Amino acid sequence: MEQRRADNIAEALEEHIFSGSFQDGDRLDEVRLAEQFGVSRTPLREAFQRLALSGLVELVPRRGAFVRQPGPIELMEMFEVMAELEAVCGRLAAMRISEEALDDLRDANAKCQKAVDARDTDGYYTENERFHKTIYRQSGNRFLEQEAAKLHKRLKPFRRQQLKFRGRMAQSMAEHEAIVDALATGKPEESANALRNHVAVQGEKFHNLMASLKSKAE
Amino acid sequence: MEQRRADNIAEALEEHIFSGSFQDGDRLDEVRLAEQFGVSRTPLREAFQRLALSGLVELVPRRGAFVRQPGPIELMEMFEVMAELEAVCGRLAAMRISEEALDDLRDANAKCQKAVDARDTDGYYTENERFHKTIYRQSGNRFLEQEAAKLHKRLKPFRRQQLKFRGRMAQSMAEHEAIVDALATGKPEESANALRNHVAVQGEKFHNLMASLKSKAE
DNA sequence: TTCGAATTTTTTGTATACAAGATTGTTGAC
DNA sequence: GTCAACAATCTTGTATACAAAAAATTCGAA
Repeated sequence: MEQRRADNIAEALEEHIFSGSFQDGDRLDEVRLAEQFGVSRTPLREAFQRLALSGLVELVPRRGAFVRQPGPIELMEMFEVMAELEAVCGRLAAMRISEEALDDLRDANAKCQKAVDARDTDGYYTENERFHKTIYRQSGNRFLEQEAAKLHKRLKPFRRQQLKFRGRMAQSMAEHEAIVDALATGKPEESANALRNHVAVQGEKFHNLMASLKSKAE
Repeated sequence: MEQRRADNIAEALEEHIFSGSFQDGDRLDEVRLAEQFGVSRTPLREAFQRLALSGLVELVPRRGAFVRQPGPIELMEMFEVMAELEAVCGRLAAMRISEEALDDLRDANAKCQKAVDARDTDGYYTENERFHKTIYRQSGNRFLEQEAAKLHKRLKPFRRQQLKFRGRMAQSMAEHEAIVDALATGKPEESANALRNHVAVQGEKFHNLMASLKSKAE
């Protein structure tokens, strides 16, 4: 990990936090990280400021930067907001979506199905992402699209975990079909509800996962 | 404007951008600003990183920092998202709100009314903010609360402008009453719709304002 | 004059230096 | 042995220095 530019450092640190290399509460040592990245403290500190605003890191004055991993409650809250944002995207998209975008959604779904058959979790995830981002875009509201994509990215590592739940991929597929139907027939409320439930169930699955981990720990 | 700490610099710059001291596209001169703030370039550049992430400033590599004022379209989009976020807060709050918080809302409304009678725009705005933030809080979702507050703050300068529309304060008051009623009787969808329309109308008023400014310019 | 290449001047990005606050370790009193 | 006060060490926050890129300017040719 040598000689990276300041622009990339924030991203690299973000990766590390997402991947779980850093635990919640860990202090990010400026000099140690500067050595690892092969840069001085200056660009590192600039990266910290960015991470602080997106909530991945807490900057305590005169104390340093500490990583902030969201706890179970915060994660549930984030999934709830994600569900609502997707619902809004769906409601708006139902009125504004193009035929071309509908074809994109069907294509993504077909490739998702293939991935399910091949037990290809990574492939499924890639196409699933394309599916959702297409809907964000078709809301016709660029600001909404960006906010949705931002939260989607933030939740990525946690959604990925719960995709491994037994039968979840197949169920998710069926929900995708229903979503496309609602969008294709231009039904705003139906689209919104289908998307809200689709995402909310991820939050619930995650809740179950948490509960099972907790009971194992006891 | 001398001897400020790095923590405050971002906030100070934000104020300047919000207040319109900086035009869209203006370059933020590091040395000039450093002089004005009485600090070196280092803390200033750290502030830029923060502003960049919240979208107030665009950081072009090797070129500098440029202020990004949202245009009419982006503003409409932001108002649309704000309306939806408030609607969600209302829907959740209708199920979770406490008696104490309902009293807070009624109190804020009463003070709002006084401000309307006294033609006190600033006073109205202060209580109006308390009203809305109480609802965010009562959604019971801290993450949602923070996101709503963030966007609320961002839209503050633009909402303020359109509050001066003839009769808008009185109309807004009536809407507030309806919102409290819906929340007090625990009706989620009614609360959501009342809040969505309340905020959406602000977006429309803003649209009118833009249109009138444009026609004057031509 | 006008255009363009070369040179000078700015300006950014990063490293280093240094002062002030925070942390840790040590010593001594009880 | 415990605790507190002091000292030494480490860390952060900021200023300054310097290299490299971008912008401005100069100068010469058509």
